[in-house]
Amino acid sequence: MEELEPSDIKEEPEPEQIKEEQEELSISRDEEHFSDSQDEDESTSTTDGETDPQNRVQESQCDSDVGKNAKQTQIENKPFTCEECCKSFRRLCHLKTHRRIHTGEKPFFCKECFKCFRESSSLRRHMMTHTGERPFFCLQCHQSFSQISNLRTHVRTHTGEKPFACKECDKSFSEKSSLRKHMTTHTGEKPFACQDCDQRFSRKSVLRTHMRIHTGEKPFACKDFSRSYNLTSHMLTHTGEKFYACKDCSKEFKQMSYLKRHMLTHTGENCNKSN
DNA sequence: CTTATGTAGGGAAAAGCCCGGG
DNA sequence: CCCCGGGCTTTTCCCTACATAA
Ligand SMILES: [Zn+2]
Ligand SMILES: [Zn+2]
Ligand SMILES: [Zn+2]
Ligand SMILES: [Zn+2]
Ligand SMILES: [Zn+2]
Repeated sequence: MEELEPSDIKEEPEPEQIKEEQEELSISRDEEHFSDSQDEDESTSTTDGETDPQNRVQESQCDSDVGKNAKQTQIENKPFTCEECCKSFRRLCHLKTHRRIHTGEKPFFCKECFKCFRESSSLRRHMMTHTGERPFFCLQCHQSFSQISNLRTHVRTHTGEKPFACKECDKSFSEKSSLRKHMTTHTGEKPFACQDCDQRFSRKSVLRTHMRIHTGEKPFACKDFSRSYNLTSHMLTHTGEKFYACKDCSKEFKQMSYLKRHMLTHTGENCNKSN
């Protein structure tokens, strides 16, 4: 699991970390262009403000809210204040940990995959991805999770709870990130531009898929596709519809093109040298 | 009609960050 | 102090039903 992207691992040698993003930046198939300060996949181009990267300003003073923050500190009894961002903490050791955000320091690293973390507990939690430990279980569907908060989110898929409501329309969503994605349908923002044609997309992952058009990557170019599905028609009595069933997992699709796309999910080795 | 592709929601995995007990 | 675990938040990604253009 967890295939290495070409560009991960790299720890920013740059002093000026570009928003600390790595991830492949090379969506377009050649060149390097695309330094893309745009964020990841589905993104609200971020409220600027905090942790802002790159250029100038480097406001080390937290001007505006100094008074407010000081007051806050008073009230909450948080005597230790970060000089970079003016956040305050009750304990010095927490401030020390916090400061690593600004220094970029990540003292804990995984011996398995060499990823680095700012906190020891983050590393410990990360190790579960290697051990496969998933201690939390959904009572309704028995699915397991490595983090209890992910389980809690998952449970909403059973309860139907949708705490995140759009202000622009009457839709609601079970996850905040879903609402964020939805908002792009109102704003029309499409931060991800294809470098090889002039289309733009609202999500990075969609651009990635789109690039298959330019790279020519075909789901089944290397395989006898006809052997990878069953044509079933068990619904014939009602609708006359046919279904294309995946031979690997027996899911059914109304269109063969859906199945082709689906087959990408268990593609893998068998696309090697066989014809 | 079929197929390929864009759209958009559902949802999972993993990490970021903060906090308090010991 | 540190270590550690709990917990909320955020980021990133995958999957696929549906609409539509070719
Ligand atoms: Zn700070
Ligand atoms: Zn690792
Ligand atoms: Zn469940
Ligand atoms: Zn809306
Ligand atoms: Zn393109």
